[in-house]
Amino acid sequence: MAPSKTTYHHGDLRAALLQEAAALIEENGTEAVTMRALSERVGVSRTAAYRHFANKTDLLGAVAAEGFRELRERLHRVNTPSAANPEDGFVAMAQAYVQFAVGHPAYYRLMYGRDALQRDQYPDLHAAANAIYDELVTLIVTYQQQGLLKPGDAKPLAYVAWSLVHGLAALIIDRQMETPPDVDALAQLALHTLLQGLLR
Amino acid sequence: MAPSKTTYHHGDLRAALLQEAAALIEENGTEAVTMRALSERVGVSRTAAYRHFANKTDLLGAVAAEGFRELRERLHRVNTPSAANPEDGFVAMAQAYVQFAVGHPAYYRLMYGRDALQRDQYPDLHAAANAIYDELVTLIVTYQQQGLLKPGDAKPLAYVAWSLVHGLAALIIDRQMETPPDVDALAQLALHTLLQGLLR
DNA sequence: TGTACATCAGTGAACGCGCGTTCACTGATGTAC
DNA sequence: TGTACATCAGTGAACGCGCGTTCACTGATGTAC
Repeated sequence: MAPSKTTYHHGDLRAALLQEAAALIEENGTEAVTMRALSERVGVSRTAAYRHFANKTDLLGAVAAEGFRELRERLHRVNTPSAANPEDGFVAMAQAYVQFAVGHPAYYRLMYGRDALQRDQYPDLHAAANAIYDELVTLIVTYQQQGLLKPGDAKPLAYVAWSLVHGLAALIIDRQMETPPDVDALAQLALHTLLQGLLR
Repeated sequence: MAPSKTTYHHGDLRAALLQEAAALIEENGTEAVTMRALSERVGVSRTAAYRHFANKTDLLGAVAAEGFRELRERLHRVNTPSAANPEDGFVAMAQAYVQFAVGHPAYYRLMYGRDALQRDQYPDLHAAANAIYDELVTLIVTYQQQGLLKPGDAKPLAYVAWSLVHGLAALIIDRQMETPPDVDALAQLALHTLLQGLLR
């Protein structure tokens, strides 16, 4: 049981704020997150959040970092290089990636919406975002070591792969594509096409 | 000479608003566009803009549409399929695309930042965005007809290619990539890799 | 075990600001005769 | 060519709202003795 409701001290207000902010974002978009709406939702005074975050920007930065960690976890879970068919490994990652974005569009937009200067001021956010990239590099390097992928610098290739899945996710989310596509099939086609150039 | 300064009627206030809004976006980002700042910049009263746009959302929608038209024009200019080396055609398009985004990051973000429901209410914006996609389809179909590209449905392939360049542009703009990359080289690598799967 | 007290997490009233938009208006323009 | 008038593109004052954030405060908690 949460001891919170009756007690004066919340217990873990910080975590509650992050969680409800994420919920608010998914329900009504990031612009629906106001300190007032958020605190009301958590059941706390307007100013309580300032005990845990210097300001709203910091709070949203923490939410975004949380999102990157969640996404990375999902990628990591399917990051099981299969010697039998290397394409499967990439496709699984791509599908997990795009599914996350499609499942949490506003959240995904928030994660990628903060720009450079801000990011530099938030090392935690920066690290969380970078972990996504690392996950891709790892996959590529593994396949290269197994001789299933052309040798060479994995980093630029990881950027290319990342660009492809991010672009796919972004276009789908923002409905730039005419017909609601079969997300998994499109991810598979994209990776299949790309991998023709990567396979040994 | 512009007869504007001295006359009461502006001449072409609508065009001036769009132009200055774009300038404001590029200088300070979209959130710097307020009806007040914009009208002051154009040298007109706060409310004059409402003669030409129902509200701020409409105005920004028109700016975004203008951006898509400009981007499409640039793509069209380099859309000259070369039978000698089909890869060149794709690379040229990709580079033009990414250069536009890198050259006008805030503007590019605005163009892709509006989401679905809004887009449905703005057929002009929708059409302008779709023209980008059409440009890609055209290139693919041309190469297919020349027998330089595998035959097949060009539409999904166009989505894949679009995803790749859009993802590349977005990651670069939002500085998700560690080192400021050589944009043209990265675009070339990306397309080269992708095309291994597309070439006959 | 009981008390004193420093620390910490919350409260709630209020401030000031910038914004989009409205309203009744007025000056300029173009057209009909 | 000259005048009357409808129409259109601007003005400027004002409204109301929601927001992030501040401030002085108070209640709860944990620790030292």
